[in-house]
Order: sequence, then structure tokens, then C-alpha cells
Amino acid sequence: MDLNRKQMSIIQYKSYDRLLVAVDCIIFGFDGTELKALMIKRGFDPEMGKWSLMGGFVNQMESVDDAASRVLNQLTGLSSIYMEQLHCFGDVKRDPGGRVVSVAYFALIKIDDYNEALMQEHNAKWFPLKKIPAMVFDHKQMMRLAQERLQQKVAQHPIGFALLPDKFTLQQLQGLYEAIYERQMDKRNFTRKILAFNILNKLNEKEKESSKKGAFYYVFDKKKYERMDKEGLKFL
Amino acid sequence: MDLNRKQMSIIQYKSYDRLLVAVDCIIFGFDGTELKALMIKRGFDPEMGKWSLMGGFVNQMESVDDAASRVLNQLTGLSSIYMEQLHCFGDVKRDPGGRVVSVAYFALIKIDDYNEALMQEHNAKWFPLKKIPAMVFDHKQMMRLAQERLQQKVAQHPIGFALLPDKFTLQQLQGLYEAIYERQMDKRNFTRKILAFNILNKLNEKEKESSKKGAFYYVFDKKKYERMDKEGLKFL
DNA sequence: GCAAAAGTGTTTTGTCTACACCCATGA
DNA sequence: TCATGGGTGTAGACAAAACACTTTTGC
Repeated sequence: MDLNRKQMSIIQYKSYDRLLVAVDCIIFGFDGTELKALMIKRGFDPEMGKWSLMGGFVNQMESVDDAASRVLNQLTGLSSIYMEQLHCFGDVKRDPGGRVVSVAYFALIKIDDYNEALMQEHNAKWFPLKKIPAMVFDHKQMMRLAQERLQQKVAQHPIGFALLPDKFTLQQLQGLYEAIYERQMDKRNFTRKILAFNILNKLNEKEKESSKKGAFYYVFDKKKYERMDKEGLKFL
Repeated sequence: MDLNRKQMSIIQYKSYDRLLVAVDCIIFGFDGTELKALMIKRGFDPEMGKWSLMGGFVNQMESVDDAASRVLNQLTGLSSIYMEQLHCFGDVKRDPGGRVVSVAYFALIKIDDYNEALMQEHNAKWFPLKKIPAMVFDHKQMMRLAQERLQQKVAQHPIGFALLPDKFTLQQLQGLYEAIYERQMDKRNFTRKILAFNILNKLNEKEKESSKKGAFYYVFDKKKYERMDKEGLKFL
């Protein structure tokens, strides 16, 4: 036998167990009032017909992150979604259909920004976080963890913009923060704080739907943010 | 064909790729002055002889967490180590020996608390965080992420005790925090802050090695801590 | 008695919180 | 002209940071 080292190692690795690796995505959206999560009716067994996170298996030739992007795209039609790895769930019996290790991701999308046809195809539905139904496997646990993580994350990084339209008013932004932290905030304090970060640009344009006076739109300034993000800001 | 749903689902899952799943552990220790990480000389190909994190493959019949515990135990001889999942690394080509998804964990141990024979067997060595050598695959990236996470975590949860002996002086504790955050702290402010959390018990016993006067030992009070931890404290 | 680390309070500074009124506009 | 949400400033409370001297004791 005349094996080189690379061949050796492949042979060596061969003796270990191979497992199914899945990704599951907690997809958050904000409708202006409430935080919601997107869930689908599971279309195959086990647990067919029950509510579930959108998920899929990782292919041999794709990275785990790519698998998550693919799954998000399959459901929403969107690419370049804000997405972050949450946790790897690896209990032996978490999925009664087999030994599946699942890597959970959470994603933030603009709630009106999706492909209606794809959503219907998957029987997808938005649920307010307060009214999450029973879910398959350990998906509820994933959900809870995602919500905690979102709170922590938003306290230090203004990723919340990913949940809002490109231009938004300060009140809409405050509404989002109130939804995430589940508490009321003072308008003046909020305004002062968020403007102090100097990551918003005020437009010369007003939103006139919800008031007679109209509220100025702001946009998120990505460059200013990146400069600032490295040091880590703290909102809460 | 007359398959029930469970059988169906297993068949369905069968068509997906199965991957090798590994765990890798970043093991932190504190020698009284410096924060260190424990690394091993890799004993098999690929990359045999290079520095590496301690790792291993996840077996079919064990959870990912259990695999990490097992790996930690193999190297240190210790069980019930403080351990936390860090991140799942899933790039296709991260390991040249094959398609391996690795779940990284970080662990905190008392640096004198290990089995010397096991350590030698694995060619393990402590490296100061400032002087980490080149490492195989993406292990350096894991290392960096672990260090960041440790900082964040310790700011909100006093897990640092896991790195110290059961009884320790306030100066030792401060030294640990200074090592983690890589900056000097004021003795008076530190003492006031840490005692205010009310999670330490003062012993009637002094450490007399490092000074003539001697410094009182303290112990960590787990019960008080757990009561407090739920709300989340903030040290920094 | 002196060297070496332990232990201990106060002042200043800055940040967070609570709070209320005028403004612009469309109907 | 009035009803509606938009926009703005200040004072008090609290927390963080800066700062230096006395104590103990082994040598």
C-alpha cells in the first residue's frame, strides 16, 4: 500500500459517522406595530401539517451559511437578507425522523418585501411573537433564543434598520425598538440618543400619511455606521 | 408498498447528503497573570504536527454538546467543565481532509486542574493569547471569536470564577478581569463594583504568599449568583 | 524601621431619566 | 379654528471615574 497523506486522512475520516445537517431560519418582520415571525406549514413527514420554521438540508457542496441563504431565498425570493447564525442544535432525538443536527439562523426582512407566490406555495404565515403557535421539534426553543439574541444584538448594533423600509420616520424607528424591547420609550430621550450615534441622514421629504404636519424621513447611513460599529455602541 | 409516516420520512431524509460533524474546543486558563489557551499538536493527517484546537467527531448516538464534553474530558480528565457553544463553522473547504462541519465551543478551566499524563499524551501546551502560533484550518478564527465572546460574556455574567481556584483574593480576581479586557482597572472601583453584586463570600482566611499583610480569600456564592443572573448584571 | 502589598472614601464628571409645551398642517 | 401627531430642552438622580493615604507585618 502506498498512500500519500491526503489519502490517508480521507481514509481515516471515513470511519466516523456522517450526520444529516440542516438549517432552520427564524425570520423576523415588523409591520409598523408588532414584531412578527414567518413560519410555514410543514409539507412533509414527520409532523406534516404542523407549524415549523423554514428549513432545509445542507448539501455536500455548499457551506452552511450558503444553505441558510438558499433556504431564505426559497421562501422569500430575496437575496442579501440580513442573517446571522444563532446556535447549533444537536440533540440526538431532536428530530424523530432521524439524526439531524440543525444550525439555526435568524434573519431580518422588510415585511412587505417578499414574493407572494413563493410564500403561498410554502403555506407561510406571519405570527406576532406574542402568539406563536405550537411548533415542531425544538423550533419553539429556537424561536425564544432568537428573540433574546435579537434584543441583545440590537442593543449594541443598529441592525434594526433591516426591518424597516429604506426611509423611515423617527417614530417608526422608535416603534420598532419598543416592539423589540417590549416597552414604551420616551420620545425625546429616544430621539436624542439615536441621533447622537450619527448614523442617520435626514431627508428633505416628509411622510404625510399618519399626521397632518408630516414627519421627516431618515435613511440609515451605512458608512457612518461601519466606522462606528467597530467600537461597538450601546443603545440600552 | 405500505409504509407508515415514520418510515416515509426516513426514506425521504435518506436522499440528503450526510456530513462529518466535528467539535473543536477553545480552552481558556488563567495563570494569575495571563490568559492562556490550551492547544495540541495534531497527531494525524492532514496537517499532522501543526498546532490545533482539541477536537473530535460527533458520533451518531451522542449529542453535539456531549461530544464537546467528551473531547474536553479526553484532554483534561475533567468533567463538568464550564463550556458554551461558540459558533458552527461550515465552509465547504475548511478542512482539506474532507467535508467537515465543525461546532466550536469555548471552555473555562482552572489552569492547574488537569491530568498531566493526558496532556502529555496529546502534546498539549498552554499559549498566552498574545502569542498564539499558526494553527490548522480555521482554528485561529475560532480562537479570535472565542476571545471576543469571552469578553462580552464576562461583562454580563461572572463566569470568570471558572478560571480561578475555588478561593481567591480580590486582587487575583481583578488580575483576571484585567487580563480578559486587556486594560488596567482601579483597585477601589473594582472592589466596590464586584462586592456590590453580592455574589462573593469573604473567608476568615488569608493568602500570605504574595504579601506580608496577607489578603483575604473570597469564594464565589453560586446561589446568590443564580438569583441575580436571571436579570443579567452588567460589569462593564 | 522599612519595604510591599492590602484595604478603604470622597469628589467630580458624565449619563440616564423624567417630564410638558409649542408647532405645523389638513380638514 | 381645532384636532392631530411632530418636534424640542432642562433639571435632578444616579452611576462611573479619578484620585492618595493608612494599615499590617515579615524581614
